[in-house]
Amino acid sequence: MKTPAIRLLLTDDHAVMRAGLANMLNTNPKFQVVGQADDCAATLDLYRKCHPDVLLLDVAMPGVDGIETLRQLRAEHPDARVLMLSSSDAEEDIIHAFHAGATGYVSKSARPDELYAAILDCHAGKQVMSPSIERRLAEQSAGKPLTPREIEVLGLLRQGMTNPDIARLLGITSRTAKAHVAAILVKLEATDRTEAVTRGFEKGLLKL
Amino acid sequence: MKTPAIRLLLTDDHAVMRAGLANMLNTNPKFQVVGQADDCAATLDLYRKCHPDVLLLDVAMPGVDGIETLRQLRAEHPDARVLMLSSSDAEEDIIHAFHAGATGYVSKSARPDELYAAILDCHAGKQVMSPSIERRLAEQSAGKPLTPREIEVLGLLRQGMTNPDIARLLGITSRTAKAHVAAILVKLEATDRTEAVTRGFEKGLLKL
DNA sequence: GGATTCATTGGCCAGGTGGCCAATAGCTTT
DNA sequence: AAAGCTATTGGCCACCTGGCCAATGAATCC
Repeated sequence: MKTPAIRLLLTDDHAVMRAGLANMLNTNPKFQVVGQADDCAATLDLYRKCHPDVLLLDVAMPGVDGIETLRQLRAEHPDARVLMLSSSDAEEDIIHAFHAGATGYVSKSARPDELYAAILDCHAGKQVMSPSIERRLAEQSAGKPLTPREIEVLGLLRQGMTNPDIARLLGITSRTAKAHVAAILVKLEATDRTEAVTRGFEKGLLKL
Repeated sequence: MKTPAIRLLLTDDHAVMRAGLANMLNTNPKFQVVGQADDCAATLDLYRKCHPDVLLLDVAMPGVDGIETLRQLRAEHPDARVLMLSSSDAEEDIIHAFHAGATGYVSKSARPDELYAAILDCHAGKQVMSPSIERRLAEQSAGKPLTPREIEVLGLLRQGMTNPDIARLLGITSRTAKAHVAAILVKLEATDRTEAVTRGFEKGLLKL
């Protein structure tokens, strides 16, 4: 071939997925997997050693997740090409990924040829999304985003805290806690705090 | 080799995972992938046509999930060998899987050789779990299980319903609804309905 | 047939909840 | 400097919540 293979680094906490991906990509002469990592530290480490053309990075990982890994990598290598791989397709993850500097975002439900195309586009520096992702983003986008404080409060709601509890923990009045909760309810279109937590999980604002 | 390859059917809604797995398994002479499916219907259909030795079945799928697929398959083929593949590792899924007749359960975080071993054991009819799964089950088992009615109520709590709402919907008194909620709180060790929903998500009782 | 579990219902009460009103101070963007 | 957003706080009120008490019929298990 005239062009050398695109050198890839894979990061995914699922060994089966990693091995499968590596096998699949290596059988395609356009690609060459030069490294595999299963967490943030290993990714940064291998990236320095291998200098891959493109990093395939899983969004969901225990410990330091893919988004944060991306952020750290980008601080070190501002022009790295990073294609995010996701199984969840939660809109929040997608938005955060691009915010953190992702070059592309592909769902694991994508067909292999969609993945190949995405890698090529990503290598060329194009912002790419798999069609399935684009659809999902279009059909029901974010609504109003929560402020950092509200996300913090949502995390406390999740733990079953009452307004007075939250107030104590944040060093504010229960009135204020109430105001935050009220804002959350409006933005997530929930009727009460319990539904708000549900929507939080559904939208990817809350994890696990 | 003296023994013929074990014939495998793969079911996973993630095309990337399917293709990767197929590639990986086919390079091992012990295995031969004879079919791939991405949902329940395709699985049942292909199973009838291929009669694989072992079915590798993903737990989490949109629409009809892996557990239900397993249930339906088992009704038709009581002696099928089915190895469940999971990314979530939620204890509920594991319990339900074995209840529905799974032969084995392996995490996608397992190393490829663990997967190979699991397939072999599964083919031999042994109940197998990947070590990582066993650990997870041991360290923090189910607590008290919810009754069907309680699970139903939990699903309504998730939608932000009040006790009177639930009562109306189920045709019971709000006193009774309250009693169910109280039982849920005790069993999930939650202080209120909001935390109960969180625990529901964490334990795999609630999906999405 | 007796034990167990499940689903059901009742009363009482202190405390938390969410809706509605309006206001101020700090920060960033323009 | 004006506009806009964020975080903060206040009062009032009908309603919902969870804890504690106890009881009954039905189905299932041993």
